[in-house]
Amino acid sequence: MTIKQSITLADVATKAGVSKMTASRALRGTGDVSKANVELVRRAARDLGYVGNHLATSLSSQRSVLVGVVVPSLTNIVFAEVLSGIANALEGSGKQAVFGVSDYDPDTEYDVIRNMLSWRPAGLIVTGLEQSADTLKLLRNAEVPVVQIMDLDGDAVDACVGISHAEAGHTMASALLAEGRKRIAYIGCGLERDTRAAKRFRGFKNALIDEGIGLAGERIETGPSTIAVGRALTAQLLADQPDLDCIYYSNDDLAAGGLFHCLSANIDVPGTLRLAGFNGLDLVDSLPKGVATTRTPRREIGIAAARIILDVENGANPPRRVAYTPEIHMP
Amino acid sequence: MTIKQSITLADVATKAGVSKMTASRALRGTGDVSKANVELVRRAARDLGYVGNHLATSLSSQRSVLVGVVVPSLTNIVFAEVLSGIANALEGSGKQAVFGVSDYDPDTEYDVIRNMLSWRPAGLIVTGLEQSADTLKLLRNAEVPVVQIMDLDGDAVDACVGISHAEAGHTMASALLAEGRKRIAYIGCGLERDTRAAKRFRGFKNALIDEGIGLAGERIETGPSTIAVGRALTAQLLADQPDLDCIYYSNDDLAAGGLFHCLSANIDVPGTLRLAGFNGLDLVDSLPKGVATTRTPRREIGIAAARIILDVENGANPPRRVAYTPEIHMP
DNA sequence: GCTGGTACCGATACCGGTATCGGTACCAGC
DNA sequence: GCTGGTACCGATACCGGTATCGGTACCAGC
Repeated sequence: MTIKQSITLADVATKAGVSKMTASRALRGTGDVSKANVELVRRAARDLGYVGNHLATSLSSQRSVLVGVVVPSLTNIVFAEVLSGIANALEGSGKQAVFGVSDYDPDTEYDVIRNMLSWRPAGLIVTGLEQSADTLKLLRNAEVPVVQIMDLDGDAVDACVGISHAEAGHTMASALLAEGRKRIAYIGCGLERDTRAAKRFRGFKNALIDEGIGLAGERIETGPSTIAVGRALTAQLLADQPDLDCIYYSNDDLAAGGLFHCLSANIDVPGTLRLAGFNGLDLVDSLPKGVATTRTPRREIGIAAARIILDVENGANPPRRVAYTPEIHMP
Repeated sequence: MTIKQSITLADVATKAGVSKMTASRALRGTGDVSKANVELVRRAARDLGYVGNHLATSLSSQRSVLVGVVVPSLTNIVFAEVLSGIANALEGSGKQAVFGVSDYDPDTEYDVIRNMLSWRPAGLIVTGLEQSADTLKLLRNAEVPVVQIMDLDGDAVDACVGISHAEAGHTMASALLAEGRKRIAYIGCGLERDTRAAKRFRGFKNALIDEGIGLAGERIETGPSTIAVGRALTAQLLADQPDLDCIYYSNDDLAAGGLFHCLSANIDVPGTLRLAGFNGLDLVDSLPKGVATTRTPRREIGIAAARIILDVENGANPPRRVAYTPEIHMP
């Protein structure tokens, strides 16, 4: 799209009868400009409907107002909440978040990050600690603060904010064992791309093995983890193994689906069968019968990540690792 | 953030032993450059880790690669799906979506749109047909294609894509009446800011009045519409009016909450009480007992809006109004 | 009357690219 | 040998701002 002829600072300056430079200073409120001229310039800008050009400002001043954020999915409420936290933390700072979606695909992630870097952002927030070698190189050479979020199990390029998913899986296993569950199965989807879910699963499985119990069954599928899929997989698993007393899911959506199956099948939850998910979604709080879950501080993670970028900007020396402890909720 | 000294096209050109202009042409694949030089430039760029500068490119070429998108909320899955559709439709076009969130606040919306315009986008996609006078002025003067999405009930600044919410409410009322429901109540949240929900409500109410039935009760609250709120309001409403045989909600989340209450209270749904929501979320499909809903083509709306921007860009003359007919689902 | 400081302002260069125009080398064709 | 076309390339100006430097006017102080 060719940008239409629009009002520039030069037009404003001409109308106000001052130089471009004075108009620039007047509108930004920097430097010495007489009150009379500030008023003239402001009026001219308003009358002309002048809208500044960030492209020119950023290029000229060598300052960036953008913070690039890369998440694997937008339609997952978890990442939407992270974004929301980032946007809130950035409010009033003069910085603006730009979002990119990787669709859980490493090549797409590379492209998205490269594209973000071409806007010369003030910082980059990316999801997870696992990136392709090319992407890592890009991030290391970026010369801007990079915050990796959601995960702590691994090495960060620069800074990271999140929780340990291995630990989250382990803790849930302990809680379920403490509740007296013995025949525990697992249902998960998309572990091949969702490395954090895979880490939870490993932490969970290892905890059971350490206790000498082991996993009583598992159902792992590729593809998205939706309520409907959770329902179907639960039905399948229970058809094979009706004696289970607990199912751990890779997330709350699957667990909610599991609960809906149990409601239809008249299975007592959590009496006969305990279900457990992950995330602590609103959905789970509202379910008629409780599903255990691990609450994750999604907004807080977004806020903390944004703060790190702002702090670096302001010359402060923010922490390189912000760890949250997920909280188990077992109604 | 001061942008660190980074590799520029001049560096690449020097390393490749050609002029900036030839390097520029080589990397963009435009104009006449000898194969040998293309290879030299590409290699130099790769070796130096050159990442182009969109700021400079856009400013210089007077071409924009950004499409600004303003939605009221990110944590509402409905808008997340719209964004997802937009992002997909833009893929491969060289355009990139930038998202802004208005939080349902007209002043914030103005600021967000103004901010977007300062990036000189190729087009703007904004939610809804109701904007403040200042915002409308901004949009009209924008000199870029503006697509208003989600709603058709009103006048568009430029183009619009969506459904008629008044009609959606009306249609649902007809369907519920056709099912034999007689004592129909309404539960809604945040109608003061969600003008589309308010339009559905009016359409619904008017349809009932036309049939000489009228609304048997209503519970309208400010604030967010979550599953938990839907559950609480349903409990309250039914405590006052236990004889209702139908409740229409402003959306699916509230309706799901209503269903969860009914499950706890052992109310037969939809036998004794029919619940109806709006949106057609995955959630509803998976609920143990059906809740009626109106499916909205969210991804399609996003795709159609993005296509309009791209079409205008390409000199085509896209439709100014794309209407979808929502489909009622009544399990 | 001269000096020095303050308030205010503008000329100029520059950010990192691309559009545009024109130039050179080379070869085919007569 | 001259002409005209093609392939290829670079100089220059420019996009719309801001950083930087220096200049002028004016007044206080001695």
